[in-house]
Amino acid sequence: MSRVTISDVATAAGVSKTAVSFAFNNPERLGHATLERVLGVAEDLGYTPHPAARALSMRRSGTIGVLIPQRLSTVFANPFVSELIQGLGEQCEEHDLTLLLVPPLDGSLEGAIRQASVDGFISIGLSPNDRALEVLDRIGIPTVLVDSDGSPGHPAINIDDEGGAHEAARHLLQLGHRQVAILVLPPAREQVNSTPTATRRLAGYRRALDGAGAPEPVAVVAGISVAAGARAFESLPKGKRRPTAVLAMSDMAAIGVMSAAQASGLRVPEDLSVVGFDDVPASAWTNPPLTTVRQPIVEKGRLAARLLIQRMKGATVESPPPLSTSLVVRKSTSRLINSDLRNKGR
Amino acid sequence: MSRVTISDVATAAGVSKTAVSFAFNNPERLGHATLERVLGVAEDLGYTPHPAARALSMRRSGTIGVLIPQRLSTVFANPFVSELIQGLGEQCEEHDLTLLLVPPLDGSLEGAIRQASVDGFISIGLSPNDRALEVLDRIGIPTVLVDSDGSPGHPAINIDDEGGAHEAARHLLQLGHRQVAILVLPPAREQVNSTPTATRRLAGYRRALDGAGAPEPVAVVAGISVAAGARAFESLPKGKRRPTAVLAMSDMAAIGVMSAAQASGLRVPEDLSVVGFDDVPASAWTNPPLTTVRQPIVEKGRLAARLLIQRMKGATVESPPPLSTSLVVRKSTSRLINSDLRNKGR
DNA sequence: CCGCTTTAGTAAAGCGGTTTAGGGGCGATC
DNA sequence: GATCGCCCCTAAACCGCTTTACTAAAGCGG
Repeated sequence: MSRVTISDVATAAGVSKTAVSFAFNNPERLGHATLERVLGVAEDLGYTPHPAARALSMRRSGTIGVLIPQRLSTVFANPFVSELIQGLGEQCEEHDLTLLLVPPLDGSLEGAIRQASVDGFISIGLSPNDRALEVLDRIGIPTVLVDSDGSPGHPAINIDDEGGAHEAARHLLQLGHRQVAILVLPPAREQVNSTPTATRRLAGYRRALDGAGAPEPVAVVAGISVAAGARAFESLPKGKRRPTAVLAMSDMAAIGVMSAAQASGLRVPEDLSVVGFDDVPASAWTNPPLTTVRQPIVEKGRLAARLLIQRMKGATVESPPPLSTSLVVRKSTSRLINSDLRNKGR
Repeated sequence: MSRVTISDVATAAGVSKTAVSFAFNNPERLGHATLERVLGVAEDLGYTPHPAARALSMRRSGTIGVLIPQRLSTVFANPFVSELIQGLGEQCEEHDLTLLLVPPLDGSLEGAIRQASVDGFISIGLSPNDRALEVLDRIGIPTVLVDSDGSPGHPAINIDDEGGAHEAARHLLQLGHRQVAILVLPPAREQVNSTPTATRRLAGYRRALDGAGAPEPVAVVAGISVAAGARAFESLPKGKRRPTAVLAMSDMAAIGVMSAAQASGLRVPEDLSVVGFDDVPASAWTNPPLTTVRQPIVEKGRLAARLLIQRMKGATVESPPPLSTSLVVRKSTSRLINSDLRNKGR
């Protein structure tokens, strides 16, 4: 009762394996009568070509891999990936491709890469000196990087992280904030120090804050989860050096900060302004709705997939210019109410 | 400059292909000296076994497929899947498996199933008479159903939809609501009328509402997206028959209803109570925080994967009892303030 | 009726691995 | 000194499909 193979169909229909193969992949090479017969027999027997055999023979598997830098449970806690997959998926469906999620197996992303039977890879947030990249071009699978630094061999899709971050920080400055805390993105993988994305955003924040009469901002590393954001809030300085605003690099972390702040009795934005990064859909429904830097995530996925598919067809493609970001001002930021001044006024 | 194959390594190391294969899969069958040498040469040449060839030969691909009933862009708009994947992923990583997302290709889920080189399938929300199921057991790939009706051949993971729904409806009744609208889940796939899940939840709502002195509830089909929820709100009866509460079958739809209601000047929960279903993380941060029926989504994924892996090992497994749900009362529901009574009081 | 092009179908060689059955060498056993 | 067993290693079959020749028959103009 094992699987029906092409030979079974061939003998049942009284033709060669070749004929059966042609019936499916090259129907015009068969006479009308035999074509019908073969297809009929195949249907009756419930024949389905074995995907692995097909992939081996055709040198193409019809799937593209998504390199997930961390455990699925941590990465999928951030709606960012969901959005990205929506973009990737749209293109995949259009080109009859399926999507393979490739997280580190047994702690090793390299190992997982080798195992994966794919025609191309999309990597998320890989740092440019990650060893996984070596493996990738050693086995010569076309790859498109998302949120990394591009290299000659690998086109990269990026957004204007620096600009977006700069705009966010300036927004806070304009509202009068000077005591600002930065929630830094954690490294995508254990080995590296920090993602290119985090580096660029930090640079953007700094460029705005430096020389704006603001004291050196406190920087706290926070994961991209709500819980991590909440923990980060707890570790913020209290008392005199308490920040009046926080820049979060991820909406999830920002939401965590808001929750924790509110739980501790602070009001957002009156006592603490919070700005996120990404503009995931949930940011619009939070309480208060989150001020954040919008990036076109779905579009990013779409673009990445499109480029990868081109590469898979043999084209050489360049990294496109960074996608632009925009500040979405909602209700989680407000003008600083200087409590010191108010106190003096009494 | 094509790929390095096992033969390349074999000749370079002066051994047979078998020896190279053993070096990787059966190292104890080789002498220490040759083992080292082969491994060394392989490393130098950058050899990586071809996954498809391996899969063909070993009859196992090391990946499990997730059958997505609709386009990725619509399915991944609901955090439910993200949560589910977290659960699936945890088990996959533990067993060195990768996860293949299989949406309908060219409109056909059956076709996509055939293409997929996987060792097992997890299906989401398939109705028991879906043609995809036939294909599945014709090619004899072990499958575990999530949110479907189980059948002898296919174990199914479910929650107590009926009970959860009943509890939600009773909650509204206890708060005094009688004019209740139900947002019905749309069918998972075009062909079928409605998912088993939707049917069971509806039954739960009905059992509570029937004979509770409530008029026949209005039922509106709403997608699982926020936008669909908003649209559903618009199509609710106005005026005298305006519902004072809505039961949503999905948190996303519930959030859509809240937004739309608030946008139209209604207050939640004072003017309209809303209850969701699922308790996705975002429900806790909405404004107001959403009252909803909690189901253990991550656990569901974990369990499904665990069962599937057992099946893949040859064990026959039964459908486990439905996972239990619980009502999480937050701030989107409140006691009915009967405006008619209030008017009379004047 | 003959040579030439199409047409319809096939045999066999891959694709790149794994695995079974077995062979050569060599020290230990009797 | 023949025999046995053990340790290493290999030849060859196989996994299930695609594809490149190639052949036999049919069609066709002259």
